[in-house]
Amino acid sequence: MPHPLVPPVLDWYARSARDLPWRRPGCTPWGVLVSEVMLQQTPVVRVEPLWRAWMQRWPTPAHLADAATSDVLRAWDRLGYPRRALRLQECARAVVERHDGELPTDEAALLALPGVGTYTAAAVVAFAHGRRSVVVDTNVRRVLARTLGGEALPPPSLTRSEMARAAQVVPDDDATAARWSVAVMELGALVCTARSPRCAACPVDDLCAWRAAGMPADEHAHRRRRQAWAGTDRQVRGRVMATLRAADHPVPEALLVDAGPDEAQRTRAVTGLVADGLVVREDVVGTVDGERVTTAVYRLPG
DNA sequence: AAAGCGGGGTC
DNA sequence: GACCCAGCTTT
Repeated sequence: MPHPLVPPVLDWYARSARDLPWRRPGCTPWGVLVSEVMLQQTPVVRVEPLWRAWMQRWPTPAHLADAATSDVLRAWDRLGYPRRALRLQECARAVVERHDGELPTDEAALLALPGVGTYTAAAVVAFAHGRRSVVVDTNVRRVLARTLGGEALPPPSLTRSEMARAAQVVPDDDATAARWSVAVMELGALVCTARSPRCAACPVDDLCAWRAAGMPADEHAHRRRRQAWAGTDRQVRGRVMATLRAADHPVPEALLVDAGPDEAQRTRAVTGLVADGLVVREDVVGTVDGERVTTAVYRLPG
């Protein structure tokens, strides 16, 4: 017997699923992995066009492994969290070296790849290989917190009990399990949304514990605090990266002033980027008024 | 368990 | 202006 949520959600998905390129039959397992990495904290609408161009340019792990890292970072453009692009190229190289260029099907082997965590490994098992796994992303957490937990939103960080609850709902056979995983995620993305859920369009509104309880407010609200954006180190890092992506020559330190007015903050940002491998610093020896001086220039790696 | 890490759209 | 988005890695 499947869990009561499963049949109506599968039926809803058959009617309502978006036509996304990484869900098409011809998409390779590597294409699925690339989509999953790009979708880590980045919405579908921003990923889709970039994914198409990316897969056109680097269709296989071998292609990406051989690319210049500077090209990879430029192609990543403003998708955000550029370290993901670095990890993705490292992942491609690991697939070439460890797995003869073919993405493994084993979840533990996937988890061992750079940039692949619990969610992404499970997602590739289900969406690329059609096998049973426990896929728990922010959408699944929210749907299960509401329908089964009776709460507005899940706790701030993923708990063991959430994983256990999710595992209980996943159907036993591979094909149905894979279908369930994509379907419940889609339900969270399109209907059971964080801000204003469309319960009128929900296939399991009659089974929803949160709805039955009168849709009480979020109990964890006081513990959710996000880092602000304006004026942060992250913003300055982003601007430095934007400057270097746009430059076709190494950029002198003085030109990075555009990234922000606070010198200490700029230094922090650039130092961090160099430590992360996203930026390379070079010392250039020149002559000013007959004196030898050393100045720093910055560029993208590779 | 918590903090750091982009960037853009939406309410 | 706050919140949210198919999370991962490091401490």
